[in-house]
Amino acid sequence: MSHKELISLDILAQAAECLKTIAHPVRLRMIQMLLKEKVTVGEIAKECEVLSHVASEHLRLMQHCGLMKSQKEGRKVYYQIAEPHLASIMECIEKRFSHQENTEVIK
Amino acid sequence: MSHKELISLDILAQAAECLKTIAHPVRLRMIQMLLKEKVTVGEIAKECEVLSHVASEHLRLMQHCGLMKSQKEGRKVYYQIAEPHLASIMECIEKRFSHQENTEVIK
DNA sequence: TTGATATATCGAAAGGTATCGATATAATTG
DNA sequence: CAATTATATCGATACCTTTCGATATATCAA
Repeated sequence: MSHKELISLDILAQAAECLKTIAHPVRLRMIQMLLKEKVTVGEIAKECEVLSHVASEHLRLMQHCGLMKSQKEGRKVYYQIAEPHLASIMECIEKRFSHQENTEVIK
Repeated sequence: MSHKELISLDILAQAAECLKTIAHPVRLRMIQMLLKEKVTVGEIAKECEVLSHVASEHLRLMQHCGLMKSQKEGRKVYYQIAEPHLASIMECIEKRFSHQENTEVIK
């Protein structure tokens, strides 16, 4: 088999890091929200049904690997998407999964 | 913020499972190979620079969550992609990462 | 049948991730 | 200033994943 077009394992390791980071139900929902608008930690927490300190930790993780950026306004912190490619990945996920709400789990 | 278009957390949990499964450098390379052609465990192992019993385990994981299927021929086992959406996800990853071979890690 | 090859499974060790309560900091309000 | 609100950090626990060596099974070849 030809070697040519395969991405190097180093680069794939970076990609895997990012994928691992988004591979969490709450973080996926955060991404979905943030693709639409800039939102505060509190709003995100409420929408994702977690405590705000838990939301804060998820957001920190995603910021750490370059997916998000934040911006402080008073005592609120707004997060927004920093990695534009997240939009197309999210589209893939929506295409694959959103048509089958309430279907049995794949496992 | 409007609730309407957000995917349910249940569905996102399924999506997260699949993403977690592909979020590994070796498994990403396997997917890249298998998107081009049907290949044996041995060939995959060699190309991914792992022992074949390790390759076998990665492939089992991916098969388990519906991403792959396998087909025995003599003592060889051919694997192939079972989830067509993998192609478009891989395209997203390639778009994001393959232009920057040999750049510093994002971490 | 014996030995070699291809793949798969198991169990242990090491490391990573998720979650939670407690606590901390910083901004705002009264 | 004291109390409240918004966010972040820390440390512990539980759980999950990765990796590896050992072993198993199945097929083929001599």
